[in-house]
Amino acid sequence: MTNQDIAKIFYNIAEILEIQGENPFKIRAYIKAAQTVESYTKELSEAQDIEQLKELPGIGEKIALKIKELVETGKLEMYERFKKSEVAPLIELLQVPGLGPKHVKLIYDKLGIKTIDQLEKAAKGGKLRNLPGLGEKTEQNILKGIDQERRHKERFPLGVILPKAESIVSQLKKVKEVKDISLGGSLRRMKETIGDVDILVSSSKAKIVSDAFVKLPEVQNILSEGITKSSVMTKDDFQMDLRVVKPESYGAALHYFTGSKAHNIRIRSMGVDRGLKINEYGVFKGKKSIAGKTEQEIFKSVGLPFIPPEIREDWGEIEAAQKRKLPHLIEQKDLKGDLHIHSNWTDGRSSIEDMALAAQKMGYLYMALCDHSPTIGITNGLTPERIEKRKKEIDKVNKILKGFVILNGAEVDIRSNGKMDFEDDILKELDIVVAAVHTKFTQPKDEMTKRIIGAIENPYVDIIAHPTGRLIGRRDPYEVDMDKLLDAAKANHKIMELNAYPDRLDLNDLHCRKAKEKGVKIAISTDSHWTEHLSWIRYGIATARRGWLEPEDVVNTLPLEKLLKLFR
DNA sequence: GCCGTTTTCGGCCCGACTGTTTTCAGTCG
Repeated sequence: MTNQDIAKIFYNIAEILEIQGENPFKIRAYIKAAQTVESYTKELSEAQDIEQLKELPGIGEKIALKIKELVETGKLEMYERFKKSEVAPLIELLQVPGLGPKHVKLIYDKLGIKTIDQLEKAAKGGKLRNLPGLGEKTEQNILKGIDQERRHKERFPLGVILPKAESIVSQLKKVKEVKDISLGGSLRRMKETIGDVDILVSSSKAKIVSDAFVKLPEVQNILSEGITKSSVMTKDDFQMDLRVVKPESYGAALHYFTGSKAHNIRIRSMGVDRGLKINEYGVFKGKKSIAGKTEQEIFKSVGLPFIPPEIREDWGEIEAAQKRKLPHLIEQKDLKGDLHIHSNWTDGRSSIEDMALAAQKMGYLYMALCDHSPTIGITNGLTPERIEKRKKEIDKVNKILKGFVILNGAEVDIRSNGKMDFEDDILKELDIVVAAVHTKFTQPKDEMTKRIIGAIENPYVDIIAHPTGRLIGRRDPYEVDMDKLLDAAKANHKIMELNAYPDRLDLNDLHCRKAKEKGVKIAISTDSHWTEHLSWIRYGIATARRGWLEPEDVVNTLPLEKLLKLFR
């Protein structure tokens, strides 16, 4: 029973309670508990007692007992009973946008509808429009919602959405009535996947901006259109929401629309404690606005310094800010090199020289050339002979380059038995060895853990690449005991990679935070297979920031001499 | 169901838009 499993159960309970029309604050309590559990860096299954659990935010006596029951028995009696209840199947219907618990319950009570298919049939047959409080338009909207739900259940990877969203922002910037503009929501917080795009604008002419927004060429259809708030569906099938506020409210609105929801609720509660009302228009004492122009003002009004968007998750950032102990989050300019680069010697598209020149253009002082080992045949993996030849090429390019060094490295496959794909006598000749799993992802957890620890314990291995093997939205991470990997990395002074490839982001944010807590160093690397990929480092930096990493936690902030000392 | 430097009871963040109403409930973020 992982923390994610427990969180999922609490989310489901919250949804069932919603349909049952329970007290909204009780529902929120379950959601809050689920959020706490899923973001907690220690596994709850490791024997926590009730008192320890109650220390966690949003976990009280009753939920602590439920967690204990889940961890110890793998089941929750109350949840099992819930699942048998008449309304339990209805949570499927809540996934339809525009359809909430009240209408779900109504439609079930009056028409006995339990599934999305039944709902679709009823809506098409005009059976919904005569229910009290519903009409023809609602019926049409439900059909649209069903269509939308079916088309994209998945969230989009950050790397897919961010460039598109930035292009929209730059188009809107050209509208002269737009004073300030920013992305908001999970995109500004740089979450690894994005549900929809939030855009915030300050302007004194809201209507003109809203009109320009819904007329953008990317818009497929308009979901709602008001003076200050509009939503559209784009041709790429993601939802974009625009809010327009007056310049004096821009900071308040930006804070509000950046979220997370949990973070906002904490900030607003802190405002309430100080006799202040905080909303998207500003901070109010009675009717008088006392702040709102900038985000800094909002934080200041509740006695806090500015908190960077990436860590606004209510994962402890507010407590850290209160103690003036916020991390100095890493920035892209702190990086001195990229430690996982491919070339056309294996499956990369660019030559060694082109990769090096592009890396130098990024402002780096070094890069580690890590072409593949032989096992992965499809990549034209390096044989020992070709490693020799490649070394000569590296030496040649290094001579041409000024103020930049290519490290002679390899991305070496970790075989299923934990042995490396090159013999030690080859490994020891390399400047840097990055080890990774590329085969047999289905090994049981203890075998996979042992396999990777085998690599960590090899004296010539420096870095473990993409440690969980996941591909966002396409392949789940393989089963592995991350705590054990991190402990082994710590014991053997090995480095874990944060792979910045947009569909990997592996380690993820929570893993990074856990690694930091355990004192394990991280390498943020792009795994670039083409010069164009080097810029993906921004997604790695974003994820590192979400994981609270500071420059000293990341090895490729070091100058080359210090870095090399760290290896071996 | 959680929480507490006014509280162990009575609060719990706050507002926009839509559709169906005629002042508001439902949904969303």
